[in-house]
Amino acid sequence: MGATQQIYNKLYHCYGSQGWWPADTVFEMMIGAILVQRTNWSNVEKALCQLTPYLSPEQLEALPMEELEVAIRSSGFYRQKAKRIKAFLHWYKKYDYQLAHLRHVETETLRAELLSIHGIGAETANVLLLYAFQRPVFVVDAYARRIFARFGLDMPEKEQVFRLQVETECVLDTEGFKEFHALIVQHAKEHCKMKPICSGCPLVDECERRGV
DNA sequence: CTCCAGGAGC
DNA sequence: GCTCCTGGAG
Repeated sequence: MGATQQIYNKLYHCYGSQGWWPADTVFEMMIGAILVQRTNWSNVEKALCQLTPYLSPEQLEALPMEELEVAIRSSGFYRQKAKRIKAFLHWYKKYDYQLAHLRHVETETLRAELLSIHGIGAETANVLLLYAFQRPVFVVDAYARRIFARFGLDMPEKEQVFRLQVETECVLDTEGFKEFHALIVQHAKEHCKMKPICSGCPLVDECERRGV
């Protein structure tokens, strides 16, 4: 078994099923994916709460930029994020804001389209592919890099190389990759912080920083 | 009060 | 490698 599959198994065994992403609708999930860029989830929750009356593509499209900025202020970088949300909506409108209209699009094609949207980078594209468009992709984020590096894996700097490595090695379907990302977030928050809390960590045996 | 965690674009 | 920002921790 590959090392990345081992990490998944151990995290799953320790923390159990996570049931991500936390959102009532797919559209709310999409907006959350942009808001959470370089931000903690509690700040995103406050922003989503302010956006509650506008959580449909049509209403967000109609919402003036200034009002959108005020509403999402708590998520940080609110000026860029307001533009990014509008840019995403502009793209999504080509598909009549219909998830079903994207179902037949190849994953790689869809990824390229998402990456062409101003403000959607590799990580946000993967999060959207996984949780909104139900594609089996591994989300490369700061947490995954940290956890995998401490596990002793040599980490490709390039996102695509890292992602393909995990996707090839792990036998997971879409639901499995959703769990994997959620488990990585959970583990990073509970144990594998910048300053790690190694007591009770499910990965201590393999970790390079064991006992720190 | 200062500091820190957290993606993307230029 | 710098800029964009907040809320919570220290």
